[in-house]
Amino acid sequence: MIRRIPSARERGIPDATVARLPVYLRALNGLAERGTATVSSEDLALAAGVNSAKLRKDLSHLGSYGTRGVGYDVQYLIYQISRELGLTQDWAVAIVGVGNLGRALANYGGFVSRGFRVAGLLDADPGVVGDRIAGLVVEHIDGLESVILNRGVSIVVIATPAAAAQQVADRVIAAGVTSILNFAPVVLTVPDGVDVRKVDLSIELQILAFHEQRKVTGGAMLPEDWAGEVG
Amino acid sequence: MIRRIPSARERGIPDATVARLPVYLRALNGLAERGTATVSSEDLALAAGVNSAKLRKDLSHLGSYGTRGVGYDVQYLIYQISRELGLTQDWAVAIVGVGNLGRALANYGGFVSRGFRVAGLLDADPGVVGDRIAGLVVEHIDGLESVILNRGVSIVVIATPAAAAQQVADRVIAAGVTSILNFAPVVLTVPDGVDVRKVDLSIELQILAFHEQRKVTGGAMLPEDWAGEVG
DNA sequence: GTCCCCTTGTGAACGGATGCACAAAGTGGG
DNA sequence: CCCACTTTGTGCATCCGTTCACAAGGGGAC
Repeated sequence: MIRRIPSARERGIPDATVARLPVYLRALNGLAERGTATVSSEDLALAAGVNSAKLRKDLSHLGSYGTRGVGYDVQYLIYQISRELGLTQDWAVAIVGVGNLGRALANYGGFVSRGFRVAGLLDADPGVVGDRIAGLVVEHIDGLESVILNRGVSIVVIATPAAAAQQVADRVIAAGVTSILNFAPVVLTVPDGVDVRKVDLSIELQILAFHEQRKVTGGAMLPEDWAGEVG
Repeated sequence: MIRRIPSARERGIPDATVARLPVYLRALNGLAERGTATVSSEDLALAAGVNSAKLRKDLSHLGSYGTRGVGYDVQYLIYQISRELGLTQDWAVAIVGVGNLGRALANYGGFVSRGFRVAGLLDADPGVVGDRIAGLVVEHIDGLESVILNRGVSIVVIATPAAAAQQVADRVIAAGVTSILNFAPVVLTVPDGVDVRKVDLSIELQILAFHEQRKVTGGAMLPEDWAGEVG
């Protein structure tokens, strides 16, 4: 009886690794542009800003794509990571909420260049509907479901005000979408099987402020803090 | 000899906890707006989208601010978390790069409402310099150092194209800035003691695409993937 | 073919984060 | 005052991710 050894792919790739693959991909693209043919884990790790052992372990989850004594073939590795991330196919994305942020996202070149195609811009404000942004005409939110179904949208970006985000999420999920990128400052409640990633601009600043404050006080406590320590 | 017991604050708060504090803060503000006076860890955890035990452990790092049998006083907890994060003071922020994203950030209300004041907008493009955005006039990048020094800027947001980001980082670090929020799709190289947080819009989409792809294939391998497995 | 050098891939130790389960502690009713 | 009830704060076991260190494997010189 032949028993296949479970491959890394079947056992699943750790989330932490998946989160770093796009970083490696970017570093590899930079190397490719400069004409580099092969790269060692040490050099690639440096370019990606990580530890080389971590890089090797991450890549080992995809398969054994390196050559001992030599390194990794840049083009081949780009292809393998792209395939693993699903970037070899075309993803149709709809952006809901065309305020300042929505506009910025629609114009962001980094999407298109990685297989993400903006297939629709939607907003509830009649003053915005009809505007032409990045080659697309903004449509009314009423058409959300039909845009998703007719254009094969599988990922929705929510860039609405906080108050509208949950309602939009409910609608797109009902229409079959299971991947949401949420920029609205609110915790979305979604059923199992739906992936939500959240980008919160002010949270990042708050985390920076915490560390900055620590630096200013030299990592120790401020005298005023002592008051509350005992009681 | 009096030996003080090291407080949680001195031993340092885990990074994972710090990253969640802003989320709790947002949930608490929501509760406060609806007039809630006290909240249990269970309810707050639900609103923040985390496990209640995790929430309690996180808060225990700040001190013992709850009342057993009752819960947490919403206003008091808001104050304590704000103080811990350093939000009770005013942070001057400069935004470098006033493209689509820079404009969106300048107009983003979530900054101002949390003690972050945009103290300067800078860009290298003469066509943009002089524009009025969110009540501020865009200044030329040449004045970067003087803006930082004269206006007490301690956090810099980089929203420039990738090619310019490292140079901007070098300059602001030389001017004494030690906290950077980087939106440019590039890994910044900075000396020890400088904090960089990175927000990468396309990386988030790529992570979603990975999971979306997995769903479509039912978590198993595609037949075409088998080809590469053996060789 | 053989030897040496280089780099990958991974076993193993370590450290930090998570979640359970419960003792400690405070509230309110009688 | 005492008891029953509620909820916090935390010890502990477990899991996941990181890092070290090295064996395994491939390339090139001679």
